[in-house]
Amino acid sequence: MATVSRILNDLTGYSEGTRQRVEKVMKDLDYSPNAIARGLANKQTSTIGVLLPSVSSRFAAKLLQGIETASHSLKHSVIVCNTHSNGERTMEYLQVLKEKRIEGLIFISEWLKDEYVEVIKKMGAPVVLVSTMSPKYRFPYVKVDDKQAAYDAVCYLIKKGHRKIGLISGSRYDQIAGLPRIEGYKAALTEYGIPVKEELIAYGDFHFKSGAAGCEELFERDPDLTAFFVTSDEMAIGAISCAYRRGKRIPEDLSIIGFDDTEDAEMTVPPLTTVHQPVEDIGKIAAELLIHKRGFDESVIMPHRIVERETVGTL
Amino acid sequence: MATVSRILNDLTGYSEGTRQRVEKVMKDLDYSPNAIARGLANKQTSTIGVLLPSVSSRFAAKLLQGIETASHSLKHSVIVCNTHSNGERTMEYLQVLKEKRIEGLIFISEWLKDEYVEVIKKMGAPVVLVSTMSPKYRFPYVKVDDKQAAYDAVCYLIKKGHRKIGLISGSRYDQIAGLPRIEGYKAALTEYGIPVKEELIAYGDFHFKSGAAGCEELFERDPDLTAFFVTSDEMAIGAISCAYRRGKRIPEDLSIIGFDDTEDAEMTVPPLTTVHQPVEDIGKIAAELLIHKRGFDESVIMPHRIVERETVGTL
DNA sequence: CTGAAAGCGCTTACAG
DNA sequence: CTGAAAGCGCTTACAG
Repeated sequence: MATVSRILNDLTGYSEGTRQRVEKVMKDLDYSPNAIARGLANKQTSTIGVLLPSVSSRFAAKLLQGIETASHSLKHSVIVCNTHSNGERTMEYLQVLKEKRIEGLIFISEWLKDEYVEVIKKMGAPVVLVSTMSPKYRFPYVKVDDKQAAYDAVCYLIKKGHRKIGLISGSRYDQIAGLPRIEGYKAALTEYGIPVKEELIAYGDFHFKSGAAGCEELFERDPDLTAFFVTSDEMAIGAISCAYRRGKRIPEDLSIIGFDDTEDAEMTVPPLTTVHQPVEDIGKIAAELLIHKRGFDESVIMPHRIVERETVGTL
Repeated sequence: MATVSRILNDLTGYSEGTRQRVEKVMKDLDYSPNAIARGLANKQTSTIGVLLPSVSSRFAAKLLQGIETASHSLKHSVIVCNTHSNGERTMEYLQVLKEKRIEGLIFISEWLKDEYVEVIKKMGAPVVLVSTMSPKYRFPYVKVDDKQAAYDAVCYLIKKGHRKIGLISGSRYDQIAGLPRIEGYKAALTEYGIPVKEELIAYGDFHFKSGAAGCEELFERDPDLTAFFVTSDEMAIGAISCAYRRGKRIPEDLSIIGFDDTEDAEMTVPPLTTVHQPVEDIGKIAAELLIHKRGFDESVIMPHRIVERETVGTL
């Protein structure tokens, strides 16, 4: 029994002869190790949990792809939990993951509530935050510098000669992907001596429809806008649709720069200029951090860059 | 011990008094049941596995969303496995899932190879095929009628007055989403007495670039084409981009009908007319079938329908 | 190098 | 209604 276990786990302490004999018998009996029993005995499950608000956006799907690929290389399985941004569901999932004794948790894009942290701490598993962070709890995170990225995007527009720049943003109450990008937008305008006008900011939810609505809204308020910074590609696509309906040509009449650089960005007409986030790598690195348990304060700020395609014109 | 177990599992056989006492102690000790131990004892893991070629397409992500949501309602967790359409990886995953004693397997969009089935049978867990099927192995499947759906799409085009209809298809060697849709296309043309020309068929891989390339290819071969049936939304978006580069207006100069009706379809300019598959429901139903283990031959053909938006014009 | 023993934390008959 | 016992299939000291 013990010897077989050693052989199975590639340890030392057995002769070549018995190894062969054991392996033959395993073949003959079509033996398959039971990971559950092993898990109970040595308290390892080789599985991690991923909590995300929605799996169906391209951004989330790409993140998951990176996480899953890296985890698999490191011999871990991943359980996905689609919280729908719902606190109760999140708590349920956390409970299940705790009972299933996962060895690590990746928490994506949401605000980390106190009640979550309570369970997480009891769970005892390490956590990595992705595309979010918590000022209160010092869990390691992997994300881009949202404020800087937004700042860069708007500077890019300004350098192309734009002065009347609208912002289509996520919620201003979103401390992570909302507020910081708004701040970056304002900082860039201020830097160039352009007055910040609150009425040139529209608030959406990062999805298509709200992008189109935001665009309508801003044009109602100021038909002379020449450029938009839109804080997600999906909303940017909404803005493109809106521009098209209004008969505005892109980039001749209106310039648009997005955020994320998911596959959507290459698929628009014309192709979308946008701020690139290395989404798949973010997922990979988060999984590696988690599984290697490098401990606290191992946060990593991922590099962003502007990918120039065809939606921004020079004024 | 046994009584506590009964209480935890909501069985009968204990007095109200002891129940309260036990629950109080559980609170005080901050007790958390160990699902691994339970799994070992009663041979249940309450988790299923999902094998899919890629998680990052909108189609796959939506499917996964449906699967995950239904599974969660039925108290099951889902482990995702991203095979990258790679046979070796698939075998690895199958092995891991077997060792982890999953209670069911959802196999998506790929051809079911003999070697997979060998492991699956040993695994002993039920299987449901999604967006695929196997003529050789009678596993239950959930999908639309691909041939009929393609037939309907092309008939729609014909009824709008089109006669010169190109096809941008998946691989002709793809027995599931490739060939049947090609057959549907041919059947519709034949039905209306339109000669089938092989040179009006381009072969892609369901993704954006191959859609654009297919469009270029077909226009080289016949500049007079007035309509395309494109067997995925993503390829249809590629065709839209190609048309735009060639200065063709949609739908005035060129009509396009896609396939899938993922969220992409609403986001194009102009919005894409396409064949709708109830993707999320397909995922939900597959999970429900699997978890309820309704046994063999419980396959379900999901309804498709044409969603009219703005990319098809009348001739 | 090899195997007997205890233990991982539960559940399921079984006896009381 | 309650609890002792065996067992789920492994791993980890420990003794030989």
